[in-house]
Amino acid sequence: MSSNTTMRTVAGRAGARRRPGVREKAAQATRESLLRAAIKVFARHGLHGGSVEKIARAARSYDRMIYYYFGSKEGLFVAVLEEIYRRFNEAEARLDLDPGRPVEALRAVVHFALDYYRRNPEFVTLLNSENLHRGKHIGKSLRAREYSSSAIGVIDELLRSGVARGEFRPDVTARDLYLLIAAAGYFYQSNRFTLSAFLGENLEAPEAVASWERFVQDAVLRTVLVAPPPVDGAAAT
Amino acid sequence: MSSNTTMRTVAGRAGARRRPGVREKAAQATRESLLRAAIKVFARHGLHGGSVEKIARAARSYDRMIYYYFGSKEGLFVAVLEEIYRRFNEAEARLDLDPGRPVEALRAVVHFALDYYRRNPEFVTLLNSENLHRGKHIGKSLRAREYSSSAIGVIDELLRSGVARGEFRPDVTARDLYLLIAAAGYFYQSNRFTLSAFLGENLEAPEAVASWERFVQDAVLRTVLVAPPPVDGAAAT
Amino acid sequence: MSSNTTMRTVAGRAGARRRPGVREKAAQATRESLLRAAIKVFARHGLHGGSVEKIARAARSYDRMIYYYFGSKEGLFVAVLEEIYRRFNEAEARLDLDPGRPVEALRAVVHFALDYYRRNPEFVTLLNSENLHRGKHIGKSLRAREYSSSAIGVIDELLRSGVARGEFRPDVTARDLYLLIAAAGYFYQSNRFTLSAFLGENLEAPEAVASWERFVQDAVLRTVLVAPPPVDGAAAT
Amino acid sequence: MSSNTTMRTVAGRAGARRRPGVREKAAQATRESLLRAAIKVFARHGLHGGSVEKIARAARSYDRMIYYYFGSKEGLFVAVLEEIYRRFNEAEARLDLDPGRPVEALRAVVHFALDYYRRNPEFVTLLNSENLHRGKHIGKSLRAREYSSSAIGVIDELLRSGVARGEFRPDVTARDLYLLIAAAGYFYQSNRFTLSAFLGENLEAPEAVASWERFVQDAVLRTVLVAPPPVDGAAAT
DNA sequence: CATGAATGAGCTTTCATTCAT
DNA sequence: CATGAATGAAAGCTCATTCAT
Repeated sequence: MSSNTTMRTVAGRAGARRRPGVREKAAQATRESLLRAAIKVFARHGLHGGSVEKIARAARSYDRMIYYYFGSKEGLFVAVLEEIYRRFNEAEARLDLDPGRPVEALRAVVHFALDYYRRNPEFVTLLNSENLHRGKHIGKSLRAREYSSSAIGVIDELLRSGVARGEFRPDVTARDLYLLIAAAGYFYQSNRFTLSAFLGENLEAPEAVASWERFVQDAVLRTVLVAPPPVDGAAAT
Repeated sequence: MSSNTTMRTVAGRAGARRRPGVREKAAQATRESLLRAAIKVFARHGLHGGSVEKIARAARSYDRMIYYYFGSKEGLFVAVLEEIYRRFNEAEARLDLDPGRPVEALRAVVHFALDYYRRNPEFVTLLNSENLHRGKHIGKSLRAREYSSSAIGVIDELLRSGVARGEFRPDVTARDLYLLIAAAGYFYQSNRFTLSAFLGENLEAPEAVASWERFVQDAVLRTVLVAPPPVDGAAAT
Repeated sequence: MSSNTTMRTVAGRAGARRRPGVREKAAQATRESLLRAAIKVFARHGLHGGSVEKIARAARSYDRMIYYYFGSKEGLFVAVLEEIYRRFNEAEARLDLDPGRPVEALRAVVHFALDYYRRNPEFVTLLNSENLHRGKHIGKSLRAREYSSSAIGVIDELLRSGVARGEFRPDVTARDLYLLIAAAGYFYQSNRFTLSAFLGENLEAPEAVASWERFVQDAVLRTVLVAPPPVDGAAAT
Repeated sequence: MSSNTTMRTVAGRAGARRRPGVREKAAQATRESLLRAAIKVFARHGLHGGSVEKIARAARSYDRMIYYYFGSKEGLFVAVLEEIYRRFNEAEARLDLDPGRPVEALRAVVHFALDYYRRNPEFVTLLNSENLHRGKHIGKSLRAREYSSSAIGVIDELLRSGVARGEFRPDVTARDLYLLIAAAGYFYQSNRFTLSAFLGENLEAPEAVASWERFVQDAVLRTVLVAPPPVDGAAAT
């Protein structure tokens, strides 16, 4: 991103109170369709593999517009990361948990995580791309760091509630539990192709997905419960 | 990989009784240094980002030699995957566990996995590249699929031993436990850059690494133990 | 020609009422000079031997522009074929024959054919290249096939006229006669180098050219005339 | 062809009286299979398009052998030209004509020419390649020029015979007639792909081939006969 | 705002050829 | 005699980016 490149946000002056005109709406649309196309293309082909031309064509626009709105290919990638983090945060924020029933709430968190990764595979591949680049784009984005997951806070609340009720162990941190859940969901999704070859079974089959979710829920609960359920029938409940 | 490209293996006539001559040794060396360089370059820049010229230069050889020995860039990538799987398998095979002490053995398995991913970051990024490409290169490699992890077998043995002793639950499969361990280690390593930005802490710090390993070991054990240790001091044992 | 390559025709929106601006004229010029250069280079070196860089340099442009305007080297070659067919058709269309004097008209057709091949050697070598490739580019071009020679129609008209006058035999088809004339002109031009070595004489010498034309005219006429001229002096008339 | 390259003929010392040993026979075989492969590959892909590797592979030999036996790619191409001229000459020499029946003999010559080109398409494409290169390889070959067609001499004999019998016109030269016949056969074969697209009919169909041969025979005869047959039924006889 | 044209560096791959046993 | 290894130039093509309306 050369520093002498002009980069527009759609609204011109940010925070202006004027209502958007027709042209601005069209511009908004162009910008958004480029962003949406970029998410798809970068997700499928990576940062290097996704060319600006591919993206522009997928958005039915022109290469030039990418430079107009995002300054550079890298700028576009940063915007893509911000957008997927924003979406993830938004989805997390919609999670409505009952701290009064911490066990059920934890199961719901696990379900949410696994489900989100599975339904949003681009989230996973885009983060992989960013990690391949050692987080250098995220580092540049002020906005992205704002999106620090609310989930850890939520889990923390659940853990405290469970501890208060004498059901959960006090020696488990929300951070660790969050990482374990994220790992279980992310890895399963991200590595499904090599794992499928490796294990000789299709991890995308619905039963495989459901079975994995149950296992992760149980593992998470056993990790935090003071008194895990006895063996008989316990695993599936 | 076009089918009309000649691709050499180094040895010429296989199984010939002649001792390798000077040139054959040099050829071995060329091939191996290309492969080693490819592992590094592909791991750092991905399949698209890693150019054949970069690889050739890193190996102090020539682009042409990549085509001579591996047929194409893709052929080289397949060879790279085969090699890292081979290495992983070899390392796994060196794991010497005592099935008579299943708890300690499981801790060792967790330690091995986390440690291997941490010390071999190229393994992780290369698999990510392959998954970005939906496993299409692994699919082409007969050899790679032979390397189905022996670890699952090992874990299965440990689980049976633990169950026989009445210590482990019978309702946990080796496959699920293997995936959980792999996920915990892989995700932590693979996503350390975005996670560090996200969590605001450096996951590569030795204490962080050690703490994560302990947590994973405990989570794994609590998942399988019939009677998990009581809360006091349990986490650290 | 990969289908996901964007290929521009120069005019942008076709049929727009705007007058072409400066840049559009320059673009026209770029495209045309590339095409002209390609005709020369492909004609001299063949499809394989004529490199895109040679062409770009000859046109004082850049390789990239060939892909911009023609999509690929093959696309450029198709455009070249279309262009030379177009030119040939145009020249044929300028032939102004008097069906009332079929003998003279046939002589004129022979003259035209032999003359055209001789003055446009690139037409001949380019068609040879295309035939080496088994007509696969012509097959792709809708436009090229439209240029089905008007000459056959013209010859047909002459033949009918001659037959009506009782001068020409009715058992000669325009197609066969056309092929004979084309063959005589094409072969003489196309194979002049090997023939010269073979015959030990220079076929490009003006007298050789003139003598050949006279012979072909006579042969053609004797093929169609009911009553060929008697021997004395016949050859030269 | 660099002048400091050693180039072997198979027999070692030329004209040696020794009988060929086992090794020499093997060498002979290698050389011949390279030559045969080169004829095929050059014929199909042209001089530029036919790579030494393709040829070596087609001959189940190695690139290096081409340099060993022929000095260079160009040297191989010269050898190819010599070989196809030799074959053509040999075939011509087998033509056994009866000068006492000049009309039938001329028909036989036409049949031979058209048939040879049709059955030996590589002869045609190779000569086209050589003409694309302006005859520069033929010029280098002493041997090739020895093969000056015997056909012209044969035709000359037939013409004289016909003239002596009062059947043929005395004002037609063997050279011109030879060129006309060659042109008719060569052009039909060489340009069959573009002509097929152009005429919208398949020139390789047996009836098309037969019909063309009859037409050429008739045209040739009418060109030389003092009194061509009358129209009725004449064309097909 | 949008768009066609231009640019030069870099990509993967193939080429003819030579070296060393 | 035959063959595996090496080499550097050049091929076709794609890239991110900038220019000029």
